[in-house]
Amino acid sequence: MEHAGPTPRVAAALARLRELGERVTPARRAVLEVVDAADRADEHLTAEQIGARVTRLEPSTHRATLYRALTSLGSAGVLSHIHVGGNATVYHLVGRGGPPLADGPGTAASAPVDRPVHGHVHVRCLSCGRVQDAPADVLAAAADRLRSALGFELDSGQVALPGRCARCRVGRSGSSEATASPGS
Amino acid sequence: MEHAGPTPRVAAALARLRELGERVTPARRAVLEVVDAADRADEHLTAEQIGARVTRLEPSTHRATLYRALTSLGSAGVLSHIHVGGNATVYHLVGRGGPPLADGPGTAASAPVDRPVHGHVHVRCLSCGRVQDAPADVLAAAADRLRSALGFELDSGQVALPGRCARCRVGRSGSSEATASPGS
DNA sequence: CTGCCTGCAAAGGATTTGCACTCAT
DNA sequence: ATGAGTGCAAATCCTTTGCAGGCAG
Repeated sequence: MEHAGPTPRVAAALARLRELGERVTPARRAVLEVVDAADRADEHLTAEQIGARVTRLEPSTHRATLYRALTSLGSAGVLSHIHVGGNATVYHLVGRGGPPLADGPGTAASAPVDRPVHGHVHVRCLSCGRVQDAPADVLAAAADRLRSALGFELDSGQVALPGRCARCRVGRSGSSEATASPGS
Repeated sequence: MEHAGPTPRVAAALARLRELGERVTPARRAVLEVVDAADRADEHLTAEQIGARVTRLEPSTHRATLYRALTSLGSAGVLSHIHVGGNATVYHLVGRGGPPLADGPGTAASAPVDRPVHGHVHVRCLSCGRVQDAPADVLAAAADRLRSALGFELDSGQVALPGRCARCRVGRSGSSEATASPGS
């Protein structure tokens, strides 16, 4: 029951492809739909996971095609990827405004966001492997500290911070197909 | 002129291996010495880099042996590794008390270390690929924020935050052998 | 039509494993 | 001596690349 029209985000991505002269093929469309669906579930998938789902939508899609699609969609600017610890890369559509976040309760005084860090941050659950978005400013204080202490200019946005997600902290190990790489 | 005795850290690591019934072989000793030397230079090396230097110390050492050594030294608890963005893993000896850090100049008020985060953090330069240690508390504020906003329990320690190191920000692209993976 | 994108297959780099042998203990 | 650790080579895993043909535009 999901063969209705493409979601607005997928439609936008397809439109953009067109503008750039890139072609809209079933493989690319499938990749976008799979990634969009995952995004909607607050998850980000690895090439392998995307491949599995794409194959389900478009059985004829070959591995190589998947990688090439991920690459072209990436340079087309409709898809973005981040490297998560443990040798895996996850993808997500670009253009997510800001993650759903209200300022935390009384978490001490958060550093004054003098110069907001660009891009958004990602966090990855060590239990289920799920990767979610986090507010871009969570690293503002860290950025200041690193700059003053080490002279290091933080450029977050390509890695995911490890930890335990709310879902997994509750009880069940959640996840139904995550590639979770718990151990080392 | 560097064939004096092993540094205390290497000696300690070797001693620990013994305690655990693990054997001390030239390959393992070489790996420890190479990693220790790098640590002393505030750098962390990849398996490939370690391999290159180990081969220089112990020419007979085979690739497979290197990986097995890294693995056993890891489970022996004398070596630790972290995944840096871009599919690379760097190693360092365990047991470093706290990174050499003085409070920076006048870069606004550094976050008061209310509840120190365990383990230490790593930062990786996108220009030269160098990985350095950073004070463990740089992520304290981020941890609080993630907990209150997403219910996510941060567990830093396995990934390196990307950015530009002081050395590279100065001028020259520094580095003489780093595996730096600049681009995406 | 024209050429971008796809499928297939084989290449490539990084890490791992089976096996017999050597050396640390 | 005795088996953990090693060297070598082949096997795996994941991703990329060369080609010829098919479909989008």
